Amino acid sequence: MPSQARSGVTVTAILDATIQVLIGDGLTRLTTTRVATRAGVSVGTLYQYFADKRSLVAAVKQRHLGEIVGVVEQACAMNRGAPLRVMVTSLCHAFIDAKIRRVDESRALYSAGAEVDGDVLVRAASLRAQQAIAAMLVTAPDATFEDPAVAALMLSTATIGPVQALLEAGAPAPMVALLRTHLTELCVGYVERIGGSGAARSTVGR
Amino acid sequence: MPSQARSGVTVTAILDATIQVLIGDGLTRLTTTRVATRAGVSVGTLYQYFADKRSLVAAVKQRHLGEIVGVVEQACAMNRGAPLRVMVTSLCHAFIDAKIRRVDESRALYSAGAEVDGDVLVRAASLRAQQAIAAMLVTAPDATFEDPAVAALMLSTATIGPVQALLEAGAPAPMVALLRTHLTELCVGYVERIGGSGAARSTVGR
Amino acid sequence: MPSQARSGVTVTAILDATIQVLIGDGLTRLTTTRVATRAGVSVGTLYQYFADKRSLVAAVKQRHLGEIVGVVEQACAMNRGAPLRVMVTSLCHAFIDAKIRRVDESRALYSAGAEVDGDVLVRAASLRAQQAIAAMLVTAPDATFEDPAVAALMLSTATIGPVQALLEAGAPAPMVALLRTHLTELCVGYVERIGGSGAARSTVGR
Amino acid sequence: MPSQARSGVTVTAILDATIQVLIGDGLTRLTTTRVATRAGVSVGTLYQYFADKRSLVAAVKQRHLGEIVGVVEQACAMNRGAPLRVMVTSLCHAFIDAKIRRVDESRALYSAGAEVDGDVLVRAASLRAQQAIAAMLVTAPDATFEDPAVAALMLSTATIGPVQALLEAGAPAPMVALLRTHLTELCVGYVERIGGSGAARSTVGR
DNA sequence: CATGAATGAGGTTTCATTCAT
DNA sequence: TATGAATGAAACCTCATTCAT
Repeated sequence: MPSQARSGVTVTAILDATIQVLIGDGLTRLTTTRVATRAGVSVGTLYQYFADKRSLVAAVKQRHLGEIVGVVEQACAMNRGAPLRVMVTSLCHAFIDAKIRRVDESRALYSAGAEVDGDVLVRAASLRAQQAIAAMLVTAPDATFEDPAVAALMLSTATIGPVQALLEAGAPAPMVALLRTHLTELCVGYVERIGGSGAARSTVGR
Repeated sequence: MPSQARSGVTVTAILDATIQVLIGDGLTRLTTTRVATRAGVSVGTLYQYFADKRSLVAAVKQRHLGEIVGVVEQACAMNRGAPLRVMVTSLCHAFIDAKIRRVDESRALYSAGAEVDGDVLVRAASLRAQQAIAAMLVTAPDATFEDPAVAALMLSTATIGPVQALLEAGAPAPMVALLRTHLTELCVGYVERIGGSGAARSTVGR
Repeated sequence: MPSQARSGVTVTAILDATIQVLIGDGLTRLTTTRVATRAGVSVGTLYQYFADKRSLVAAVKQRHLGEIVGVVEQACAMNRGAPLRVMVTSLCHAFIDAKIRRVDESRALYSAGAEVDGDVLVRAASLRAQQAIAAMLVTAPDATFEDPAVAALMLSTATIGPVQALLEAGAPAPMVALLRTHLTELCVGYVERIGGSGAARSTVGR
Repeated sequence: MPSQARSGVTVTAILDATIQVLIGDGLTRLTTTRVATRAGVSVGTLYQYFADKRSLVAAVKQRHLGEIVGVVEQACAMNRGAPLRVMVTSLCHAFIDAKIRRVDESRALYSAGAEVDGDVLVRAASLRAQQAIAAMLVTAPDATFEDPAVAALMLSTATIGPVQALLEAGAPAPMVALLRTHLTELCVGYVERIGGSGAARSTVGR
């Protein structure tokens, strides 16, 4: 099986073509032939590297989620011990940046929905992100969280909606700037309320 | 289209069957015959009420979105003039309640993704919700919003992720209770930071 | 499922077309499209009556075997109590006649080999024939068989080869006549040796 | 064709692999790649020795038939001039022994049916066997055959069925012993009736 | 000579849609 | 109006065969 030696170039071409077709035609009209043609290979070659249509789309999904989660994990690692506000701000920026870098993929996969592999892949990726976020949150010098896992869950899931609504819809630059600010406000407001120190804490207590 | 006609029973049966099939088999394996069978009618009858498969799924989508948005609009209407915190709390509760009432539909349509009608329907529904929310926000006696539309956009999109992650994944009751609290914290924290009165305001300004 | 109400005409047309294609092109080049076309229906219709290609060929096989075995059973039933020689002669004639009536089917199915359903169907049919033959043999007034089952097995299997070699190869009438005589000699010689009465018996004993 | 060449080892490995695949998967699922893999060579190498899939299977068929016929010819040669009963008994034993030695091949090729090269190879082999048998029969001191060719045809074809039914179905040793006896009885009974001397002759004449 | 990735024609099967009853 | 058999375009996938290395 060449799946081992996956001739990187060919595989990448196929994955990219898959995204293009997914964006242009949607999952239902994504045919293996169309993908192969767009990738400049034959169907046979496509099937040499991917067992079937499902695993083709799953691979695209996997690659995308992996990249995003990787960025999130990196941001979390780099901000351990930082003030809460810095943590959350960095996280939001990193997430938005990563999404911007792969808007196409995002759009494509969003349109595909959970048809492929249900949510298994998404949930796994989300979990990885949540663990990284939770691990970061507990190192905040100016905050203490009763339940860091829940906080991480909220942060990771609440950011997706706004980002999708704007980025994937093709919002213009000023709008993206606004998103950046407001998403940060959203997240900072949340963590300060539930885990924040000093003034913020007292607000919650009120 | 006689879909509006008296044979409401049949139409409802078909729509419900569509959801069942969507949940059980996903959009890709949703066939008109299967839907008809599950609904207890013949394919011919199905085509009497729906022009094609696309409009069948679109109708389900429409019905679901309409219900959710209706609930949101109602909550917004009932809370005009209320304190900001009350507004947002009510909104979150109303949204979660509505989603709980139709978890199946939510799950089904989520799995279908944007395959049908792209995002047009979703975006339209979201817009309606945002308008209702914005209209409510500006009546808050204890807050002033620079850009109520953006605030409404953030509120309506940020709530979706957490709700999906927990509700549609089949979270147990205690988790749902947690969600309720944290979602409210998330939203209240946000609006108080960007439009909130007194102390909160000054925090933002700091 | 219309498999119940199997519109006899259509099904028969499809089965006959299958045989034609089997004869003309062999199992490997038997395509469902070709069969459908030859039957004057669409592929879709074919699949409405047969789950897949395999069961299509299996149905042909089944029908053919059923007819042959039916004839054999009938011949056996009609010759109970008859003299051994009459029994065997009738059996051979009945078998040859039945085969002649369906030479095409025989040829077609022979060419298909055991590719479809292995030998299961053939073995089942053969067993039915053997039981009928054994049941007949034990009623012979002029013979006693130590092991009627084995005798029946031998008779039913030994006749196939010669019949195939001549009939299915398209032997001319005189050859067929010869076959009829010699096959009878073969079978009579055998049963008289192993179960035969009087003179024949003593021959064996000698 | 270099198939005759020195690389006999490779060719043999390929032919054996073909049989294995034929037994395990049937002709329909026999792929050149699978055969090559099982043989421990690459597809390219396979195509170096066999023009195409058809000739690959044909070669297996040929080899098998050649072996069987060879054994038969040898038995016939060795029994020229022997008493009729000895001739036929030896023939039956030789045939059964040869088949037992290659049960796998037999099964494999039976399952393949006449898909490859129709019956041409089989008929040619059968003819060679018949000629050997006929040549032997005419040397019988205690019998005279009106039509030795027909006798040979009957003997060679009638033996196949029982042997297949038992041997290829995987009959246990005692059953095989029974087969040996009964097949001999079948053949002896036949030749004595149609060509046999003395008592048997007179029976026919009656 | 050997290899095995690439090719693409073609086979099986599904399913949206129609229309005669 | 309701039915569901028939249709056939089109999708997925396989595999015999080639050819550059």
